[in-house]
Amino acid sequence: MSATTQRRLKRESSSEQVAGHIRRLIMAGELITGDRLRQDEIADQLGVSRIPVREAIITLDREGWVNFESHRGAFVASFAADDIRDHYDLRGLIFGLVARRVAETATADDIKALALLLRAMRAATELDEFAAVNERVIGRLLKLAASPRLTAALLVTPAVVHEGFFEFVPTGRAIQETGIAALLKAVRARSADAADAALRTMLRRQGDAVLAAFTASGVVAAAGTR
Amino acid sequence: MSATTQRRLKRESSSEQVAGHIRRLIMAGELITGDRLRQDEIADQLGVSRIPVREAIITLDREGWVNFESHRGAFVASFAADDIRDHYDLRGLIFGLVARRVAETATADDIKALALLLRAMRAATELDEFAAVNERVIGRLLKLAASPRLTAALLVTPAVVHEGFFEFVPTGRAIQETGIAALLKAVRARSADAADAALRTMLRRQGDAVLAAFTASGVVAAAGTR
DNA sequence: CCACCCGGTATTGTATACAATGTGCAACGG
DNA sequence: CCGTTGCACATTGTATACAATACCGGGTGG
Repeated sequence: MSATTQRRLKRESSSEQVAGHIRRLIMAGELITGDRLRQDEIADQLGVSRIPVREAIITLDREGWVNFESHRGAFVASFAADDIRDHYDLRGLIFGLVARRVAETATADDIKALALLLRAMRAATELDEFAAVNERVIGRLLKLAASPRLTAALLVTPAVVHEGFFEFVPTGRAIQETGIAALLKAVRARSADAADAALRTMLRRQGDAVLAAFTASGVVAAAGTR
Repeated sequence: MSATTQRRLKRESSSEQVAGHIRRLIMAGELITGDRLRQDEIADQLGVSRIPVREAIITLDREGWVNFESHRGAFVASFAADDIRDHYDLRGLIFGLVARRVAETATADDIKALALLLRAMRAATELDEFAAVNERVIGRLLKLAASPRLTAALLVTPAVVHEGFFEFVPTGRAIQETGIAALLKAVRARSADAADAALRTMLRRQGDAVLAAFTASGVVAAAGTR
């Protein structure tokens, strides 16, 4: 945990700041699908050179936020309803796998720790506090059940909304709490299937909620049928 | 298809060449888990500056090949048996989802095209030819059923073995052929569950085969129980 | 009138140079 | 003798400068 704290305290590099900046622009709807990211422009606006901008763009490309084509530039990716659904379906699959393993391998102490964290989630008064506890829950699950590689896969496909998720998605907190509660119940019953289903539905519901929030804010054009 | 061809012909940038070089080093066992990648050293060896090396490292970090820590350097990630299993489990989940959708939405023409491709796979005499057809199959499936975002997720978590997969994994071709055949059968029967299962098992078997190949070549230390 | 070619210009890709950070060792004090 | 502090070095992070490539307009020939 101290390592986590240190990492958090370490001020992020220019590249990471730039990446965060662009993510926020996309989330806010100031950059929309197909828009081009000019390296010079971004560098000037943020007062850095093009190197960190390029590195941020590479990161965002790998994360799926933009498409980076050689010698042509970076264009913000599609954020249609289908994309968001796919994104959360995918996260649901991965977290479902993690949940399955947790149900199979968690010790009594692990379960006790999860229960404590769930209580902390429910007790949180501020959304920031809630988000922090939530991260600890996620971290715990990954530590219990995921290899570094699987963890990396989840980090590579991060929540569409990073910071301020629970501010942005009003029903997000409730969905998360009931999802984790269902997971805990399933783990206690040692039911891998139920644990899998619990997190899959949780992510599915989060996806719907995010989609609703984006639609409301105008980032996503309208409901699109698959 | 012409777009794909063009992309393929476009000679890759220095960054991409460096990334490929490092991937090969890791696959070949010349770089093992925990080894540090010094930017200067790699740049000198390949006769490029550190900029493309850095960009390659960022890519590899996002892909899970290395862990890149700020101001500390990049270290090659863990490639224990568990990691490889996780990697293929994950790909199995994603491809299973794709298969499910293909079974639900494919037209008669799509099915016919898949059948033709399967015949071409079986008819291929050279492994290179087989690999090319295989890529067309994958591309077709993704085009039928996956949003750009899901496709990106699959490209971000590429097969552990890129080029020369079928040379490296002796049983790979047979696994792939029977897997695609099973998929085709499931799609014809319009069974999403069977399609899902077909690709999940295919990837599971590929994972086992890759693990065996790596173990044989000494890249993976030994069988590790979870 | 349309298709093609060909420079000029804008933008990206990479090399070089410098700044900032982390690491290891040695000297010092307890 | 052990822990700590501070400096020198190695390495990474970023800025600047230059090279390579793609886009866009006019011009030319058919």
